[in-house]
Amino acid sequence: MGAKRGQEWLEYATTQLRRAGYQRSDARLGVIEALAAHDCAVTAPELEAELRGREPTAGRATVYRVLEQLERLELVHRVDVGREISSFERAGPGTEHHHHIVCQNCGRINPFEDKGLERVVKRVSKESSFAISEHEIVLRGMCPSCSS
Amino acid sequence: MGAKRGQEWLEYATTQLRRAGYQRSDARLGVIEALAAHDCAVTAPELEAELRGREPTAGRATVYRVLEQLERLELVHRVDVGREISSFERAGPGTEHHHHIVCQNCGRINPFEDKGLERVVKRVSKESSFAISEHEIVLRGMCPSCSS
DNA sequence: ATGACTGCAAAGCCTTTGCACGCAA
DNA sequence: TTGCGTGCAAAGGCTTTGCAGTCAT
Repeated sequence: MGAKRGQEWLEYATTQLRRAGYQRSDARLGVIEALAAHDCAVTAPELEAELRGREPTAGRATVYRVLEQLERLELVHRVDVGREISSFERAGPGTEHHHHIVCQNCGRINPFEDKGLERVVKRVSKESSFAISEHEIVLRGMCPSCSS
Repeated sequence: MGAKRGQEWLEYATTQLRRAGYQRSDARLGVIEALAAHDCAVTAPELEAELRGREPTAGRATVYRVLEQLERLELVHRVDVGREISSFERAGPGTEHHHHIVCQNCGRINPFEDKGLERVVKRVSKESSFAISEHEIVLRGMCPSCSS
C-alpha cells in the first residue's frame, strides 16, 4: 500500500519535473525512487546512504539539489522533526506557553497562542499511544511587510 | 513588561539551579541574563554573539552547556523553528497530509493526522496577520516500547 | 584541597558551493 | 553543439568534546 502510493507519486513527480523543464537523468531518478519508498520523514543523509552503491545512484550534492527542486514544485515537504540548530526560550515562571509563525521571506518570528488549539492538541496527545510530554507548532508564511 | 517577566524568570532560574546543586558562576549568570532579555526564540549562536565582550561573558561551549542544564531543569524549552537538518517527505498525489510524534528516547517517528486539529490550525492561520501557507506540528514523548 | 566550571581549539555533522566534466536534447 | 546536470572536494555553520587551567565551596 505504501509502495503503491509511492509509485503513484513517482509517476506524478516525474511528469511534473518534465513539465517544469527539467531534463531526464539517472541521478535524479535515483533520488525520486528512494523517496517513493518512504511514506514518512527521511533526511538527506539517509537518502544519500541508501543510494550509495545503488543503481541508479546519486551523489550528496545531487541529493540536496533534487530535494530542493522537488520542494519548489511542492512534490516534497520539508519537516523539521529533529532537535538540532534549535532556538531556545524561557520556560516556567514569568513565561507563557506559545507557538510560532515564521516568515518564509525575512525569517521574522512571531509568537502566538490559542486556547482552542491547545485543547485539541491535548486531546490528540491523549488519543495517541505515546506518552506525550511536549508539542511544538510552527506556521509558515509571509509576514505583513513581506507581503506588500 | 517583557523585561519584568524576564526578571521574574531570572530569579526563579537562579534559585532552581542552586537547588539543583549547581555552583554560582559568572559565565552561567551571563547566559541567564541574556536569556532573560528575550521573550521568544533565540539560538545559541545569537546568545554567544550577544555575550561577546560583555560582562559577565561566556564562551561558546559554556552557552551550549548552560542551555542544556536549563533545559534539563525545564527552565528553557527547545524550539526547532529553523529550516535546517530537515527531513523530507513526499507531497501531492499518493500522499496524505499528516504530522509527527517523535519518541524522545529512541527517535522513532510516528505519523498521525486529525481533522479537528487541521480545522483549528486553519482558523488560527486565518486569524493571524501573516499569509500562512504551511504548518507543522510535532508532538514529543515516549513511545510504547520505551515506556515499558 | 577538591571538584565543579570554563575557554579554547579541534572535530564531527549537515548543508551549500565552485568547478570541471559528462550527458540530454 | 549547447547548456543543464553531476560528482568531488572544500568551505561554512552549528554543536559537541577533550583538555588544561580556574574558581567556588
